[in-house]
Amino acid sequence: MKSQKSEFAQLSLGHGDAIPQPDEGCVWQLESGALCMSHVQPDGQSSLMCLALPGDVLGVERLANLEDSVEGRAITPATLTLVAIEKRDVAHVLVRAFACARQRSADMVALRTGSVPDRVRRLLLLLADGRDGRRALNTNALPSLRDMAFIVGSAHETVSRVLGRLKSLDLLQDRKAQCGTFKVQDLREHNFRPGMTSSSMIVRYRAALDGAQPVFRDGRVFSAVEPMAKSGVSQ
Amino acid sequence: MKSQKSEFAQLSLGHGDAIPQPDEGCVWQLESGALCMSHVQPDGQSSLMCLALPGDVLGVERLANLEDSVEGRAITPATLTLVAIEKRDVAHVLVRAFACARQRSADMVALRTGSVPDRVRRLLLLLADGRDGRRALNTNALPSLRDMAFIVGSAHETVSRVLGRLKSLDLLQDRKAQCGTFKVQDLREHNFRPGMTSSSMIVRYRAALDGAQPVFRDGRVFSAVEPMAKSGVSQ
DNA sequence: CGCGGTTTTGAGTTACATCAACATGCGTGG
DNA sequence: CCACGCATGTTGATGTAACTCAAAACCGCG
Repeated sequence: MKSQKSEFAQLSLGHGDAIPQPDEGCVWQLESGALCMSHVQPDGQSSLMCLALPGDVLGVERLANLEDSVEGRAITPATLTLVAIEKRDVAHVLVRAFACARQRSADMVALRTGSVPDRVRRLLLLLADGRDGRRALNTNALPSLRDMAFIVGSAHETVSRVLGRLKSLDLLQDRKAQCGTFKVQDLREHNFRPGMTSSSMIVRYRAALDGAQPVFRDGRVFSAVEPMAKSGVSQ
Repeated sequence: MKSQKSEFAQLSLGHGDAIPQPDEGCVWQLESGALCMSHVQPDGQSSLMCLALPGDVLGVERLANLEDSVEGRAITPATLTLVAIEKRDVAHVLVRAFACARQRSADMVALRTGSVPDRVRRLLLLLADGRDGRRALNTNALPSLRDMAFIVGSAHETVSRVLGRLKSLDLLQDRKAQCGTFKVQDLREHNFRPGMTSSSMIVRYRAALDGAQPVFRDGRVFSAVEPMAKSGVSQ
């Protein structure tokens, strides 16, 4: 959009940092990283609303004179720039914010749809894709397991198991505390099989019953992925 | 808002009807009922985005020159009025639509959070509450089980069991095909117990193991509700 | 080193999906 | 009028994905 920057005010957020109110007549533009946006109810309860991804405009409430209280927390290291909005451009920014809100709403629903492995996959792809060539994960930073679990609405142990499976499938590399790089294209194309989320003992036990082949525990024969199957955001 | 109605164009939608594009320079205002709004991707896939509830403004895309394609389907009988927007009021409407989109986004996340009984409860309350004194369920119309299941992301059989339990608890009366009235206040205050979603046989079986009391099957002794417990939208 | 936070892994349990059968109501057409 | 689909809702039986609880490994950090 053609909103010009007044001063190149930059802001860096670390894991878990909250985003401050922008200056009067300004908005934030997210350059990299990802935030969790929550709606704070009048009674103090805050409920998850959506994610914010690179390219999104944040802090429009003040500009629009909404007393709506929204709070944002970084789930990966993030950088923002402060953008001053001319009076006559406010409408433009609003339109953009509106379109963004809708998109993010659909994103959230997709992140709460289907099996947990699918949801985690969608989250990772969402973080990796970005728009305008900007990606949330251009470094190898990932959200914490708890944050991811919170977003997709599951238990963090389950997310751990999913990532573990991804790692054993070599779709995810260099897994560390809040880091890891994964192969975007492979992740997008592969289809998940059920059974990724239980304790591995159970998987092996079942396999034994079936007289099947999965070794697993380092042998990584058990495949959580099958070459061709239906999947996707369909519901 | 101070947008004045040009002609009192009214529109009634039945179960499943799609909302048409508003006239040029106009928007729809939802007066009663509820719709499901979906985002249609360029590749033809349509994914659930949010609900539309009474008071919401619909069809802002054209006004804002967004080529964003959004489609709405009525999940209960709904009535809309066509509202003409003056050029100078466009910004106002946008602000309102933006705030609404955020709220609905948070709603959707809440509808995908927690146990299925909780989610169904939230859905019913959302439909019953409305804003500005307008409620989606002022008649006794309810969405179909399939629509409710789609919204909360579960199987329609499960929703059926939940409603059955609500009925047996006398929180829901006059259950028929797409109808039913329920006691809003009671529903809001009561807390659900787990175990509402399985076949009743299992419930009775478990109860028998525990040497407990539930008769259930007409005796309605088994209580899916306990007087005091934590619950709510917390996560 | 000990200490909080994150992640991993295991074992057991359960809420829910799935599959299947059946009931009910509504419209259409013979 | 009944027969017939077709959509909606109900109910049962069963399997399993994912949760819970618990314990341990790992990792920076003061």
